[in-house]
Amino acid sequence: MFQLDLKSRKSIYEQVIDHLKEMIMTGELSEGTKLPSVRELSKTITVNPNTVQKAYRELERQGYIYTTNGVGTFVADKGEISVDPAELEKVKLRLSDSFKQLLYMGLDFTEARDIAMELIDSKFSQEVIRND
Amino acid sequence: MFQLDLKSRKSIYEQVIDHLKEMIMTGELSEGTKLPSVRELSKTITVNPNTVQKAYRELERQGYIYTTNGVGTFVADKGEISVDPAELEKVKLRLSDSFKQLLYMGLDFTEARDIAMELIDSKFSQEVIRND
DNA sequence: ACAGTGTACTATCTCGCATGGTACACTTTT
DNA sequence: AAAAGTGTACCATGCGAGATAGTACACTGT
Repeated sequence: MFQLDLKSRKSIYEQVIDHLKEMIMTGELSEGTKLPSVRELSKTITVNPNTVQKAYRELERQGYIYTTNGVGTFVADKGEISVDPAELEKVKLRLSDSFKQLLYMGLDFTEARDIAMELIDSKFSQEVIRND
Repeated sequence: MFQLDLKSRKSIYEQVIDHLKEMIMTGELSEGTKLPSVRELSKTITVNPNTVQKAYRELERQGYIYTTNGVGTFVADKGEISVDPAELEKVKLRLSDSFKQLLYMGLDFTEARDIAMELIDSKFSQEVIRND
């Protein structure tokens, strides 16, 4: 399904969240699709079921997936996704912080800005294959 | 000197590094300035001396400061700062990742791009008061 | 000599994360 | 009715990074 990076600073359950979120938003997992069960996914990526469950719980909280007891977990309607304002602020802070680090590394403003712009534009239509 | 955020995910020594790096690059701490001693800084921000030392060691490794045994630690010449290519890649990855998270939050590409651009440009001449 | 400095090392504590294991309620399939 | 598969909820344990506490040593300036 996807690959984990055990050497990453990100915890496993966060990586699972990010991967699934990406697959959902790019349409690789479309609305209504049944996700692998907690136990199944835990086997295929060889982590503990609890870790997968933690990821699923958070994804459900954010509206990316929904759960029917005894049946399974499914990809939600994208309209259900709640843009948590607090979460948005955090991401903005992280982005701002990364850019500052570019500056404080010795790059001057235009260099840093060009690098950032290129990174951003390279994401265009590469990732955003949204089927609204 | 500066304020720590104990609730941050960033470890303390990383926060110290970031703060000092910022103060150096903005010129708030100018070349040759003597930094507080390990013990002194550890007192003013109420952390362990070891933690401060860890930060200083890393800053020295990256060329932001230099040390004279028995004397103290000083802000280095900005020309000494080495742009570690591996480090640069990491920062680029983080920046790219943050932007992706904006996209996967439900924002469409132009929205996300505008937000990012604004964040970046707001850093202009606000942070970059470099005296080269 | 003395105070201040960087440096090194070890031991201990804490916390988040991941794991291992068990249990229960529910739904679908047989 | 039974079995298999599902989500969910615990709890105990282990692990590792980070932070702390404490000690010690070598160096420099006064």
